[in-house]
Amino acid sequence: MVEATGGGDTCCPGLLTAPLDEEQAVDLARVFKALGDPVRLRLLSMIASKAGGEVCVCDLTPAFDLSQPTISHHLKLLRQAGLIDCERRGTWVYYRLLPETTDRLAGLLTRPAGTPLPDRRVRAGAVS
Amino acid sequence: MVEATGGGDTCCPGLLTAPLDEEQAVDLARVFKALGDPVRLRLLSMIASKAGGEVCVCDLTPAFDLSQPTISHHLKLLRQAGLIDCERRGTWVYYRLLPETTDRLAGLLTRPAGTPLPDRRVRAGAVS
DNA sequence: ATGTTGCATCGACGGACATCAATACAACCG
DNA sequence: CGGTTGTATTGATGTCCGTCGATGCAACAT
Repeated sequence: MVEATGGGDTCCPGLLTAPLDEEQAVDLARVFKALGDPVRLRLLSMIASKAGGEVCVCDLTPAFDLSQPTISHHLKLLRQAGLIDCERRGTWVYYRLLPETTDRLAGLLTRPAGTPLPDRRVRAGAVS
Repeated sequence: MVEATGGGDTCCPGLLTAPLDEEQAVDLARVFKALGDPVRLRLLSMIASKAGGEVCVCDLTPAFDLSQPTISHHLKLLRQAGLIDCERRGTWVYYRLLPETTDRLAGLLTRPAGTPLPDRRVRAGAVS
């Protein structure tokens, strides 16, 4: 499940151009929350940067000082967020990136070309 | 503290092209964690999408069913993540987006142009 | 069948986090 | 000066989350 709001799409408007309504915010927060952990970020980058597009769990687990159940738990969260998918092949399970989701995030964080850098006027009141 | 990118830079390599080392992961996770809450996402989008580039706290608070200290707390987390900045002008405090940070995130999530969509072939067991 | 290996789920525990009421601080106004 | 309004901080509380050991399930091997 998770699958962006059935029909809400939220394709382009962008996080930075119009206020999010609460439903969109809840949905998006789930994905960002999945990225809000160092272990999951490293897992994602290991999966995404792998040449063949796939990584076996048995190659991921030994890269961390964590128990196997913990890694499995993090992979589950990344999968539930729609960031990765997995496929069992014989004894082994292979994970791969779902680029549509990272593409969507990148789009949401990219401001439309025209947006001017906010006048950057005084930096005076820098709160210590 | 926190102070986005103390000295770690992590400028370009991209989350999806090479495995993150742990220090980079910890640093990045702090930012994504700040985005991993619906209230903070809505606050950020309200601030970022505001015409003048600035929003007064007094315009943000009434948009939520939350206490004023709670909103203030969320704004503090967004600021510590380097996503927004604030400036006091008279009685009021104005928040504005720090676009460098969202730009950095968008860049990290954007795959280098050449990256082929992982052959998407069959969704079944199809394997060599 | 029995054993073995790879991965997922379960139950528990400690620390982190979102929230609030109360309070403190800052700037204005009489 | 004291009073009022806007915002931040403090302290407490309930819930969520990361982690583990133990266990379960799937796919091979013998």
